[in-house]
Amino acid sequence: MARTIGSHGPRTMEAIRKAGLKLIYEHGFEAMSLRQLAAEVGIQVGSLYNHISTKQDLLFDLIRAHMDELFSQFDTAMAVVADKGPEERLRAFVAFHVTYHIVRKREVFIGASELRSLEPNHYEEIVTLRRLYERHLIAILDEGEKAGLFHCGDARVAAYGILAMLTGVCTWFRPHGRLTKEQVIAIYSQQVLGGLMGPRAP
Amino acid sequence: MARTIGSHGPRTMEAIRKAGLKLIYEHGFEAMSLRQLAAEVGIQVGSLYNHISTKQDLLFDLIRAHMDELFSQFDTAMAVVADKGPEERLRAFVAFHVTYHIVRKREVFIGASELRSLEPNHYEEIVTLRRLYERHLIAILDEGEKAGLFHCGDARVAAYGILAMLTGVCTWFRPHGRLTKEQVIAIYSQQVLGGLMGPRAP
Amino acid sequence: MARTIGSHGPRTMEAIRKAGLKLIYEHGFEAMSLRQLAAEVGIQVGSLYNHISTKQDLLFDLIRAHMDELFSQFDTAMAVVADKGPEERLRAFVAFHVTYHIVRKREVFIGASELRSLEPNHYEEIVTLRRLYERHLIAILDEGEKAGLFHCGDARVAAYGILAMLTGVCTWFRPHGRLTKEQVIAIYSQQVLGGLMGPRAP
Amino acid sequence: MARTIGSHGPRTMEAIRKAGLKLIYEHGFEAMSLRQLAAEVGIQVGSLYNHISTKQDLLFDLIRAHMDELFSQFDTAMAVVADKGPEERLRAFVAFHVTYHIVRKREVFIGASELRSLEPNHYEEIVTLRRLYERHLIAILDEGEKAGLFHCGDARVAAYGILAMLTGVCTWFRPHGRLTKEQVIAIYSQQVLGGLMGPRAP
DNA sequence: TATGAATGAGTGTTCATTCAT
DNA sequence: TATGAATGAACACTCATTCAT
Repeated sequence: MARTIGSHGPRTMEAIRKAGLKLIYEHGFEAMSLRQLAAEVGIQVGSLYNHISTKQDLLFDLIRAHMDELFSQFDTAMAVVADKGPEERLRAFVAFHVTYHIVRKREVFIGASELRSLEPNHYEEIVTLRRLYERHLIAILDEGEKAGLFHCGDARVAAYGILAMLTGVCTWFRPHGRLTKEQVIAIYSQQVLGGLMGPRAP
Repeated sequence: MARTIGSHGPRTMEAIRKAGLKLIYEHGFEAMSLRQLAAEVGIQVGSLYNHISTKQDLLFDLIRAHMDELFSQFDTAMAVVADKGPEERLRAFVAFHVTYHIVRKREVFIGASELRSLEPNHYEEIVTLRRLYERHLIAILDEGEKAGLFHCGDARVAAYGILAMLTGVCTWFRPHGRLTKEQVIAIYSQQVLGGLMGPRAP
Repeated sequence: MARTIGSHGPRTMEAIRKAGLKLIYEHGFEAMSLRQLAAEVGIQVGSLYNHISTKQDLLFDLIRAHMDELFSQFDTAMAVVADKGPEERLRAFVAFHVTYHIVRKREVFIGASELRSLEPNHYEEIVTLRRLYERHLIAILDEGEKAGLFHCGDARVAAYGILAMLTGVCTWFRPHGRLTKEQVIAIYSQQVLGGLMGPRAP
Repeated sequence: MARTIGSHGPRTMEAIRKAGLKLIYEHGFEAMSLRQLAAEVGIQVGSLYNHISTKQDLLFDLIRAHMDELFSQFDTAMAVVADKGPEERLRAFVAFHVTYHIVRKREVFIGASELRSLEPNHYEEIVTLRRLYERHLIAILDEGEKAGLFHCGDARVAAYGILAMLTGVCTWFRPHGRLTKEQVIAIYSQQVLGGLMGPRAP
């Protein structure tokens, strides 16, 4: 009949996004049902459709918003080192990427693992944005290479490796765990920088 | 409809496993239906149950077989360098891991991305095996660290990073692409070894 | 979204009736949704209920209004020939019925095809009115028969046949098509009158 | 679980068609739910899909089968008078059409009233067949006109009128009612033939 | 009077699974 | 061992309707 008091408007949409994030992270997009989602939000299934157009669109909306946030925070973080050299900018990149992937671990995980559930148009849009992000790292590596500072072998492959290494933290890092975020950043900075700047293998 | 000639007995089971691998890799376990699978094999849905007990068991079977194969090939590859030092054994590990992840990219991808679709018992069993595999790398790192050869910061975190970096190849490597497998191994060996053996950051 | 200018008050009700007529004619009553209707009118679904009580009542309202209009125009048209003989009155009936079914083709079509979607009470009321209308034709036939002018075989069955023939125009007549309304009336007048007044079959 | 004993194979499909015919006739295609249909047949909803591909296809299948049957019986009935003149062939047409529309009243009613629920492709196919049927009558009228026997005004419009008149019987004829089928045929034959052959109106 | 968010029952359709043949 | 027909629960989504604002 009438609406449940206190559950209205933009607050409902926010609750749907939050619950969607949680359930997709826990069960995967395909395995999450809109019944689960509605129950988590505390409304009826049909009511979801006052806020989303399809299940697919909810997924795209969440991933797209995550990409926007990623770029927004990335720009802020990199602005500080914009006029520094490649080494310092790479350090900043590592610190930013690890931090973001620890703080937004669910968004990040979904943004990678549920890509295949996006329909072609949405898929293309997100993949394009991901490539754009990768290119920022590749650009730093290229610059370092040109300056004789880094030895990448191949900037793109090196970038893929670095991104995979750093992104991995979202699968195992636990806040209040054995290591602090700063320690992880230090370890991976050393590993990445050392790998690029160290002596060449024989 | 008559049965496809030659698709009976153990050959049918093999066809099911092959088709399952393909479809799960392409659509994900949740998104793959047994109707699709039966169609791919060329039999009726009901007939699948002469060969598998449940959809879940098929998934476990595929992942479990992949783990067995991983360990089997791993043992063979590492036996050659069993009496060598940490550096050489790490090189061997990198070469093996990259190679395996290029050759068995579908098994490897499923073995990681569909873990969450496993029932608790099956999940535990596979995760245990994965930890066992990780521990081989950690042991090499530890040994190198003790020998004053590597500077890991933290062997486990370093291992996670290395594994993520190397495992990543299964998502982007294309045979006959821009780089050969050997080039990729060279690049990542340099990156991994350099990251561990290079000069400490200030 | 702001309301469409000029679509408030009684004008809104009129817009709803007009849009309802159009959509029911095009898709059928069951297939038309109130969401479609609201969109066509340019308001939100909930707002419909300031003007109609239920979807069912809207249908009844439209059909009932159509019957009222039919009778009103019928009375006017037949008043002119009230004191003429059966032949002239039958000619007037044919002309009126065809004209009305061309001009009000949507109302007429709905009034016949959506009867079954009416609730029992509403259904009875409309069917009663339809019988009343039929009886006017039957009365003319009866009178002609008694006067030795018509040979119907059975007045009621003849009336059903004539009504079906004439009503049919609403499904195929196109204004500005190959034939004018007057030509159609001439053809069917000839066919109806000839069929009743012609020589008996052997 | 297991199948209900005695309800299998082609018998189920036949039961679905029969129940579908009944329910669509009674409630209309849009208003009939597959749950109703399954209940009428005595199986579960999902089981319907072992026999039909979609609800839409069931409708098309029923209408298409009806058209086939119509043409099949039409050919048989008209073969007898193939070498007769237009008058006798028109009499045969009236007798056949009325008979068929009394005996197959449900199929005929659905075949006309649910056309609009067909998707475009299916709709075109059926409408083409209906036009083909109409053309047989038009051909008879044309021939009679050329022979100076009939005075149609316009053969196509006359045909539409005749078809509407005759088709109407499926909405009101009751077996064992006031009139026999033969009486109805006699009345409408007189009305149709008289309308075409009678003296011209002034 | 219009809106937007809610309800709960309903839609057609798909699913993994079972089992007599 | 393969088939085809069955089950019953589940799916995403739509519906007419209500009502506080």
